[in-house]
Amino acid sequence: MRKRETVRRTTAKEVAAAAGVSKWTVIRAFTPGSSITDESKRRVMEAAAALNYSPNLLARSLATNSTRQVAVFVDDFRNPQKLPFLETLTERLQAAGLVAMLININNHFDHVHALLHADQRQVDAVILFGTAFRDETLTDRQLGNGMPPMFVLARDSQIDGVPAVVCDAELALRDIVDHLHDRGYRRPGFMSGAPALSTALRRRQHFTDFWAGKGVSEVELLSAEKYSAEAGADSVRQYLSQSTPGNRIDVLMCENDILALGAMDEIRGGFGLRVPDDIAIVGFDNYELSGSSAYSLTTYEQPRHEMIDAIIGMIVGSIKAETMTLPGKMIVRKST
Amino acid sequence: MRKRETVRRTTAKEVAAAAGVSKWTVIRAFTPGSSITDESKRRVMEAAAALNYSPNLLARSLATNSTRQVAVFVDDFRNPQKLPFLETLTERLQAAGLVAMLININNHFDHVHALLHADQRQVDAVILFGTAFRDETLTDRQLGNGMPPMFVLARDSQIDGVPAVVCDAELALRDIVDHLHDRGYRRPGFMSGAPALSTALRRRQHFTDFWAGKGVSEVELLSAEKYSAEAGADSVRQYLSQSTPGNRIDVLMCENDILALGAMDEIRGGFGLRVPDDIAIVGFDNYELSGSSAYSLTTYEQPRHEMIDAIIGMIVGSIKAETMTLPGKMIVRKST
DNA sequence: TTGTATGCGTTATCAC
DNA sequence: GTGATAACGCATACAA
Repeated sequence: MRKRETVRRTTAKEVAAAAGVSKWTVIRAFTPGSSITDESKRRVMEAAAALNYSPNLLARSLATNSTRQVAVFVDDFRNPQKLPFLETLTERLQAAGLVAMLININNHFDHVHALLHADQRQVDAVILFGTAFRDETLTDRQLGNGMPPMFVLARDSQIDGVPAVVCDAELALRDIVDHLHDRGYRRPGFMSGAPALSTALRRRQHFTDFWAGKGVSEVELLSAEKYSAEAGADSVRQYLSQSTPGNRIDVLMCENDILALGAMDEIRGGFGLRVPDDIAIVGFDNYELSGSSAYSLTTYEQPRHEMIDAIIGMIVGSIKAETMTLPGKMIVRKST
Repeated sequence: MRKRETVRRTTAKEVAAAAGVSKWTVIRAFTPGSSITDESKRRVMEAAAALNYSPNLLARSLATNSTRQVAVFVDDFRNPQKLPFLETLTERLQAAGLVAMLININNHFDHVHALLHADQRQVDAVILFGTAFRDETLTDRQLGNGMPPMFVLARDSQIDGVPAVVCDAELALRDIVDHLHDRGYRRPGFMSGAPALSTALRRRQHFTDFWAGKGVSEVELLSAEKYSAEAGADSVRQYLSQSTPGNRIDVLMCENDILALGAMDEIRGGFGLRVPDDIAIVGFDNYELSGSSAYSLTTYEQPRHEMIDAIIGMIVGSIKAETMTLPGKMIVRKST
């Protein structure tokens, strides 16, 4: 690793010498609300500008015991939904004077290593963005003492005392089922992705429950194993090829948009069926492509901004740090 | 902002007391390659484990003047291509013992602010990932002295002395045009997105040049203004509705996959034309969806891993820091 | 091999 | 309002 710089950054001490004051006065000039005369401040700022000085945040962090850095753990970069979340997250963090350390959780750098590393870096908080983490591998001491506070974004928390901010799945599925029922659909199907995810299981459960509440007890279950357009297409192909036109589902809800897009392609291209006339489709997450005229997919949008504002509020302490469930909104398009 | 911790982290000093050595011996135990007896090291490590000690990277950074943090500037989160790049980038950085600070460049936090901030944070390097930055706004002193070394990823560098790592556009377009010519296409069209991007202009220029080299001097130019499926669809719709079937293009190259997917949808769904029989399509970047059976889009893949390895090599100093142009590879599918 | 002194650049706290 | 002292936790250089 190369040395960071050939030329040293100017320090408060040097500015002090140039301005003819002590270095503490320089610090005061750069500390909002501290007691200093306008004249002193002016002279300091002049010297600082001339010497191109700016405070060293590293040294500040060491002294204040606050880095204003937040570690963001991500383990699935295949979900396009991550991108708009990262955009909003970084934007709002920066607006709050914080900065995101993006940590890739993978086989070589798992949650435990990442958490230990984040702790060594003295981050102010850790956001588990869509990643699962059970604390079995960490001792109580490791989790409790000195560890940065953790928050879970867009997924359930599996650890006591670790708050999560999630989209209200019950409300979402109720809205969706209501909408489908209003449209006259009565033979629903549900395509799930990874079966191990609790958020996934919850969506499916609510879907079947709400249909049951409307007197529809049979929900066809399709399974796509993983979240990709290909998997969605495969899953629906398998279903359609072993079902007869007479008793097919009339609407298919997919666990997320990428499955829905793949399924829609296959239904139209592979089987020559019409959407929504033969089979209606609903997704979840509202990807950018879902709104294009070719798909026009009815879907559900998570309250991204609200979720992120909430989690940042917990981090900075402006709102209470406890699990929150926020309502999203339906996006009705032509696929239903 | 809440105080970071209620319980202080244990320090080298405390471990030293517990192990019955001086704190410098503790440091040595945690410094690979330093001279220390096995016995001392064992005792230190034992005490460290008991007290749950790990070195404070913040203090280390202040002392060594190296944070092992790299700022990654991103300004366009709408391009799905960013996600796999971020995945590989974070993975490889972490493998090199570095960590990524993700900086969102937007109206409120522009390049100048971000660079100043990164400098204050003492990052070891700055990666401009797909963002444009001209140095007109910074004085020479600001850019030269003490600033962290900058590198441009997946875009041209517009600053002298700032190396860029890019996909070889000339080679790519040559391969593409060769392929299309081999397939028998002779009436090519090119759809561009944002006209201001130099990478964009370059692709178009090479495309027309290579066709000219094959005796095809006319290339139909479509313009999509921005990079979205919708824009791609709009652009091709406008073209098709004001052209007659007789003298239409027989192949359309789009500047990236998202344009191509939108265009393909419109060509098939909106006009009932067949791909590739009526019009063939080529994209660029190989998005995940492009490989699905519904699209099967011929495209070109940037050498992501090689590009990222190169830029990290420059950062850690294992390879010379100078602009590199790396060859990608064609992905031929059914759309041509 | 080990201990000591000093420095990294800032903030917190006190005396003036 | 300003200057001085101590502290943050670790690394470097030197002496033992």
